[in-house]
Amino acid sequence: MTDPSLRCPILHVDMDAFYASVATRDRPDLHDRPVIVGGGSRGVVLSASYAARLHGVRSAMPMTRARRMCPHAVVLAPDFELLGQVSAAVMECFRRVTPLVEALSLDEAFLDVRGAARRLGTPLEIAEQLRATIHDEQGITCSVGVAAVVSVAKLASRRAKPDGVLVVPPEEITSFLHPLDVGELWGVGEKTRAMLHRLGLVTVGDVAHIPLRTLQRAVGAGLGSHLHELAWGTDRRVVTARRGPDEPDRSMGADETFDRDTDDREVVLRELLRLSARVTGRMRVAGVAGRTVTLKLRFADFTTITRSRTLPEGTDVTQEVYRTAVRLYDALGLQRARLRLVGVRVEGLVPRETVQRQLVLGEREHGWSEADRAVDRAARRFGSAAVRPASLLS
DNA sequence: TCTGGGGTCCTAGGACCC
DNA sequence: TCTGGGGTCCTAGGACCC
Repeated sequence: MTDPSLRCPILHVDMDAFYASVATRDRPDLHDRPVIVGGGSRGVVLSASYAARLHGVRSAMPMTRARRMCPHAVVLAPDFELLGQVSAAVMECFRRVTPLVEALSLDEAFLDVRGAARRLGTPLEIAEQLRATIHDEQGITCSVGVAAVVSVAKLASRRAKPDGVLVVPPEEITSFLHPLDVGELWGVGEKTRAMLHRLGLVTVGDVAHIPLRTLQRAVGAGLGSHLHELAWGTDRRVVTARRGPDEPDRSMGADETFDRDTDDREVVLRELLRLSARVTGRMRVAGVAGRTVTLKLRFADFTTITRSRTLPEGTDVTQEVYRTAVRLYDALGLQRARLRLVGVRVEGLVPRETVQRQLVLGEREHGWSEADRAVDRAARRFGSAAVRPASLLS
């Protein structure tokens, strides 16, 4: 019998309930219990065990609602250090199969196994080997979608969950895709789904069969042709092992939701300083600088605005980012507006050594830059909690 | 006590330059 | 007196992903 995966070199591997599985893998007492991994009082569900999902708990649901739905659930905080370690080990396991590994997040990746056939077998056999290895080495399960097209493999892994494999051969792509709700497509979220439904386009098949021009008039040229390709499983996206040291992130940012909404300028500025320090600290570790500073504010009614300013030169200096954020904040002239969240992001990142500091700024900024490096050194020796700007000492 | 925190990409208008 | 286009940069917002 021929293996249906023979013309399906793309694997999408997705850990099952990753955060919850990692949190409970050394806790046999919790294995069949509803477990929710999530943040603090105003947080959302990051991951729910399958026992918790039986009660309707889902990722991204407010924690308050999740607790109401499942009062006896065990609630755990995420351990990002551990999650990062498990993720790195899993990705390493993928790279033993092929160098063409594209990590999408901590817990999922595309693999192009075209070159591994001679060594390891068919894509389906490789998928099963990977699942067994990850289970043995990491004590967690995963699901794998196998297809000839990236976007189809992605949907197939979801259908395979939990702890399964689904192969969608080329001749079965349309019969697999077309009955699905349009909201299942990768890139179609709540808003686009609602818009398509309003147009009478409910299933992927509906989107596939509407004339491209009509679709483009309704949703725009770019999204229209993209949706058409997704609906026919003809997108040409390839698996690229990327984001090496030579390709930095495009932006870095940090934001924080207050425990309670605030209209106190002092509280806001203190938070902006802490966020600026966090972001620029990460930038210095990564060796990047950026020119555009963006301030993000979310008000009590959840409306969100951004204000940005592009500097003449890239920077990784805490005080420079902080001062820019404060200027943007003050320029808004808010009068007792209650803020729920503030954020700071630096965009347009480039390797730091490509930045030419202007001489005119050199004198003043040099001092702050030196201060940052001293803080970084101290943080490495004593931990980041030991070193912080004086105004953050309470 | 509804709604986190980290990102990416796209669109659209205005400024500015040629 | 009447109004071209193309390209790039900047800003703001929004959709989406995990």
